Amino acid sequence: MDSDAIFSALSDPNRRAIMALIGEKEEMAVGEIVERFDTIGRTGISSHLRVLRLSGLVTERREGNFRYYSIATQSADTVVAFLSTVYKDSLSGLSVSVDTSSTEFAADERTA
Amino acid sequence: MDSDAIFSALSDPNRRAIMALIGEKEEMAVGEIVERFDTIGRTGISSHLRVLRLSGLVTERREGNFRYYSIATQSADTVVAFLSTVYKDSLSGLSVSVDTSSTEFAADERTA
DNA sequence: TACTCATGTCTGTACATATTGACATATTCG
DNA sequence: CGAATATGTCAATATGTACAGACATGAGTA
Repeated sequence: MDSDAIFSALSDPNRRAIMALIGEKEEMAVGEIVERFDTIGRTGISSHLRVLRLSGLVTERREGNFRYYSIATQSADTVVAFLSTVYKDSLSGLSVSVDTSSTEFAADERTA
Repeated sequence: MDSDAIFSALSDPNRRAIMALIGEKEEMAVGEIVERFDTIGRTGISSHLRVLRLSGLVTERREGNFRYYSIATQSADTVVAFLSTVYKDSLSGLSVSVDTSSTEFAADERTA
C-alpha cells in the first residue's frame, strides 16, 4: 500500500471523522454521511471520499443510485507497519500480521 | 494528545522518514539526521523537527551544542486509538492500553 | 422519453505548507 | 573576549489542497 497516500489522506480531520463514521456500521451511503456533517457540504464529502478511495482506505459498492462505502480493513496494515518500525517494542502486543521486513519504512526512505 | 497535530505531522513523508531514522537509535543529533538526507537541507530538517516536537511525536534533549531527538513513545497511543476506533475487531491483538472510551474519535467529531 | 434522485467532477478562490538562504542564538574552546 | 560549531528562526516563493457552486452522469420511474 502507498503509505504516502494513506497518511496524507488521514491528515485531514474531516476524513478521519468520515472514517470513524463509516466504521460505526458495516457500510454507509454518501447521503448518510453528508447528513452527519454540519461544517462541510455534499461536494466536500464527495472530494474526501475520493481521496479515501484512491488511497485504499475505503471501498465503494454501487447499488442503484446509491454508493455504499466501507472500511478497507487491510489498509490498517500500512499504518501499523509504520508504528512497528518506529515504536518497536514500545508497542505491546501489536500484531496484525505485520510484515516488518517491508523496506517501506527502512532508513532508505531518506532517498525519497 | 492532539490527534490533528499528530496526523498532520505524520502526513509528510520526510517527517515519517525522520521518525524512522530516530527510531533506529535511542536518540539522534540533528546533524546526524541531516547527513542522512540528500533531498532536503539543514533548515528543512530543522523545520520538520519543529513540527514533530510541537505535535509531541519526538522529544528534545540539549547537551552542549547538540540537540538530541528521541521518539516520544506515548505518542503512538493517539494513532492506535484511531485505529481501534475505526478498524475495531479487524485489528488482532492490538492493545497498547488504549483508552477507547476517549471521545476523540467518536462520531461527534463531525462537529469539529 | 422526460423527470427525479444520488453522486461525481470541474473550476476558481482562499489558505496552508515545504523549502531555501540569510540571519540570529547559544555553547564550547583557545 | 573572539572564533568556530550546532541549531533555530524569519522572509519569500512555490506548490498543494479544502471547499463551494455549477454542471455532468447514471440509475430508477412514470
